[in-house]
Amino acid sequence: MDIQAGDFYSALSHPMRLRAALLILKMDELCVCELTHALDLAQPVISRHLAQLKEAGILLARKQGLWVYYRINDALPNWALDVIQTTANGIMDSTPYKDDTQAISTMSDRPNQVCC
Amino acid sequence: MDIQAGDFYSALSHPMRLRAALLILKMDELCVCELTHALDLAQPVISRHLAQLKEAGILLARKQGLWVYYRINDALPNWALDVIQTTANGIMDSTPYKDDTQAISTMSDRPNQVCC
DNA sequence: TTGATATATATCAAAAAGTATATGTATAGT
DNA sequence: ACTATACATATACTTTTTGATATATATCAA
Repeated sequence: MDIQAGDFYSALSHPMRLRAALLILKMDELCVCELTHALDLAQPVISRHLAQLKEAGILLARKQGLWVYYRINDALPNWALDVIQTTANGIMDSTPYKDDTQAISTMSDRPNQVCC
Repeated sequence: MDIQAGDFYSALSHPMRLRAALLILKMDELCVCELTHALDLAQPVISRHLAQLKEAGILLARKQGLWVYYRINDALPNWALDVIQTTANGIMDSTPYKDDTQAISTMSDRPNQVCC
């Protein structure tokens, strides 16, 4: 996997993209509607941010039925995976990141269960 | 030290700011004219980038005579220091970062020796 | 105090990134 | 085939960031 460090940092430089990436790392895999719910963003907005993270090589998308699931691209170079994991370890217990996790956990009708 | 993760990533999201930060990490301390030389940027441009890194809490400045020396702020939270160090370990051997180091090493008249 | 050097800041135009909104596409159920 | 849902993309508009340039400040030496 060849990613430019500049692109990597640019992709994570938007607060919502950072939150999305860290939340996806923590939950392993999330679909667009779950992220829309957790981050309280309009669907086209989150879609575009996810597209940017995917274009930077940070996320992979998997389509399943109506849903598209995003996850961290584990083919990223180790330094990049380390950076994301280290950031998560450092800040996931603080606001707003911990609330995002909470929002996912308490989301009433997640797909694979019912839908969104 | 309280830094917002978003500000941290934003500060490093510009290619020149990332190069400057990694170069400063490697060389411990560099003045503006050394960075201007190594990164081949106009002085006001590098000054502004350095000001942004300082404002984000990533760099500290120390004035000595005519020169201002910048260094990594070691009061950053550990996750942030780890992230920078991990990135450096991962990419400093590749272009353009290795060339920046080379440019500093071969710079003919660095201050503390003669001046710039 | 004059001049030279190093750095910072201000201003403005250009470029990039962001948001909101509308629309398009794909899938699944009826 | 029709409808609803999930997601992506295009468009127009606004805001932010960046780069060039000019100018200001600070330090030191003559």
